[in-house]
Amino acid sequence: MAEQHEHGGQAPGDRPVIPEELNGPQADAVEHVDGPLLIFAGAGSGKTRVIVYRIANLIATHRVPPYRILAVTFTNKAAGEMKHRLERLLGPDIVRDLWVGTFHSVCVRLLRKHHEAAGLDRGFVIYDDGDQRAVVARVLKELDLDDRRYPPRQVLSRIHAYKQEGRGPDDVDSDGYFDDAVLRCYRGYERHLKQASAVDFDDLLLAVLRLVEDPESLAGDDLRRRFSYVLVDEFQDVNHVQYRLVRALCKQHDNLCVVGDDDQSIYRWRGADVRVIRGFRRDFPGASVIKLEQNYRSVANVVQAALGVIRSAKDREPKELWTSNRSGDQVQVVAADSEHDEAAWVASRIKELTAEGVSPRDIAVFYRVHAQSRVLEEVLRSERIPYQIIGGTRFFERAEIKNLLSYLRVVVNPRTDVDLHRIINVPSRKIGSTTIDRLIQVADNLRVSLYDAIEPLVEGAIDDVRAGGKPAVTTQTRKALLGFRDLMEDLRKKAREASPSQVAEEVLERTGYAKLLKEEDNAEADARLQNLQELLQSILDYEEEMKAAGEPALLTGYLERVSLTSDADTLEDVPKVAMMTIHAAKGLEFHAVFLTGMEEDLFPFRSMEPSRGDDVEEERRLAYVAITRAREKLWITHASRRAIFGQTRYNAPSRFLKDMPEAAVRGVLTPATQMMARRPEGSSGGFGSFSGASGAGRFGGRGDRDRAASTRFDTSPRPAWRHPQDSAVSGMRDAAPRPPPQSVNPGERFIDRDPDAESDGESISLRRGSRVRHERFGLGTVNSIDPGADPIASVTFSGWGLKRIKVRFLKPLDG
DNA sequence: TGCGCTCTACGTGCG
DNA sequence: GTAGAGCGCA
Repeated sequence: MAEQHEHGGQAPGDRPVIPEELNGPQADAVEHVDGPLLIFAGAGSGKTRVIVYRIANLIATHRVPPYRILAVTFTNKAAGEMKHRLERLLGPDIVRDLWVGTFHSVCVRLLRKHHEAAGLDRGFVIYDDGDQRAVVARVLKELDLDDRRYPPRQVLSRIHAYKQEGRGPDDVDSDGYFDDAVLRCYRGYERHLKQASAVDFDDLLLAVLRLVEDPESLAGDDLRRRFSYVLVDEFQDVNHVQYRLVRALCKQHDNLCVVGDDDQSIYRWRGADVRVIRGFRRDFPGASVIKLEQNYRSVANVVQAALGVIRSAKDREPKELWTSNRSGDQVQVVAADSEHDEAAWVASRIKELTAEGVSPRDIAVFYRVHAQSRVLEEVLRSERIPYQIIGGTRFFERAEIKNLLSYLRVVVNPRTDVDLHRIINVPSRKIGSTTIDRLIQVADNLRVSLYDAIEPLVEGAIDDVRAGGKPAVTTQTRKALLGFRDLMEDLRKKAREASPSQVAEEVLERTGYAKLLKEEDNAEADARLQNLQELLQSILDYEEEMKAAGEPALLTGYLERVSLTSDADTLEDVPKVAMMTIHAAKGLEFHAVFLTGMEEDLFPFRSMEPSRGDDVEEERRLAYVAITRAREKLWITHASRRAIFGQTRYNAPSRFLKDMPEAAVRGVLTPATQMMARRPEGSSGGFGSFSGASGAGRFGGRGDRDRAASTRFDTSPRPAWRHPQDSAVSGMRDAAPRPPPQSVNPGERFIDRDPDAESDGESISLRRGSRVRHERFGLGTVNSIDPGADPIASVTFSGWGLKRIKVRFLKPLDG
């Protein structure tokens, strides 16, 4: 019972029974169906199971029509999982009528019904983060604001913050010059989106909220009556708009059930407000509260370690996670010497695990920031451990994919400026930045979209665009612009009668994009073509799916789906080790977990700007989330030095380690730190050289690369992370963070000339066209070589594209 | 106009 | 380490 939550509950016929193995509070949560209900569900307490049975119970026992039930989840994946489990209990016919989805997908679905009432075009597009930033950049330019003083990212996050409080540009009091500029940007941003017939993710919710809260609106009336039971999962992560939305949707009946855990609130930076769950009882004075505190997931040592971390958190809802599971292995806290050493350690433990018969799919590696993944990935790859990375650069963010999607979006909605801007000169049609700038000026002057500005620009009617009597554009440019417009008009015509996949193929053909890539005939272009093929396939899959559901396959529908799919949804159920940030790990569980980079400044993470003071609290909860993902085995690693973001840092082990109870934890040294611990003070040498003031040099760290195959060894019984400065373990000082001895003059760039490194001799034999192998990227072809003390080659790798790699990391291939 | 080089800044990321 | 922006040159 410890691991699998979903054994019981085979429903006899269409009538699911409440399975006996649900414990007291769980059964209460399932059976309590009238009035507001707040469920505090601790980590691993069988939450999903309770939600599923609760819904099944509503339908089977209380005969609630499925289409009257709304269940909101945090990710599509969670929604999918819930539907899947419900299908097993209730069958697909009933589940099809349920409303299960994320806030955004539910809102899009509702807006599709009521787009007119919401004042939206039928073909509205959804702008993602990149699109939004592009809009802000354009607005900054338009307002003649310096984008260094007003970084688009910051401006955008302010705009988001306003939106998540439900405030428009006119509801904000300006508080100083910066605010003033931000406000002007906000106005411009809203205007551009409206003009482009685009919405951002916040707008999806706000649009529905406005309808629901409008007592006059007929659409709002429909929405208010639509659902008789509303259930919200991960309630600790809702923001104010989401909360208002939920309250408005169930105002007429109060059958609102929310499930969450304030200890797992980790998205404050994104607008989530843990006070919402903490204040639920105040907002719903009649609410019942049920606490699920028994953890079924993890061995007791893991639960104890997690409790140690969360116990000292401030302002917690009082509750105590407990487990009757066996104590299991202790949590191992591993002191590594560097990030390479750490990665090697992780890889060798994974090898042991798989040798013991643990499936790679049941192993996960977590990190605080994506930047940590590179080294881990390199080692796993060289050790031939299969892995999948969740997040990072996603498929839909690759340039060629975005380009094709932008074409499709312009086909659906020519006013979407961000997309038009992206593709107007891809592939090159001699429409350069000068022309585009003019087009933007015309568009801004006339307050129309870029697409609608093409006509006036080529007509030269806009005299104030240019000085003097010269035509606004040359004949050539005029031809290019009109050619582009005609192309788009043809594609739009095609879209009226053809399927989405046919339109996509037509785009690739008519634009010459496919031909261009084929002619390039190198590995990079090849990879791009393959990606485009993959996108076409996903469109075909969509068409297939719609056909099966008996619905028309529309281009807008496909584009909408793409917009609403995210990283967290891409975890495949395949035998591969999963690598992800801790944020992406929320809601998941694994047999064995490696939590890496457990160092001060990295975890808890310290940002450049010394702004928000409460952040450590959220980091603490993040640590709690990470630890509670592990069922059986948990390794927590920290490195005494780490090269990240282009500099080397010396960080102390994380403060969170000290909060874990000693009995649940065991300190371990990697072979490298062990060696250093034995070495007498002063002769460590392993720290190599220091690059001085530039901080950009490499360390001699000769051992790092050779150490990849770290061997099994015995461990110190003493906790390696405790007070390293005065530890009784001899030589632990060396593992402690401190500046290394300097061996070159400050400011002088140190170049690693390790005699053992693959020799320069080979670089001479490399030339343009040489085939080479790289540990991480595999086979590639050399495009060019920059000579120098440490020559660098530009190499095209199949599937990875063009990379600049130091020649000594390349192995030449014969032939 | 477009390419290639240099400089910079770098969190986490639902949908 | 590296992607993306800015800038100078062909």
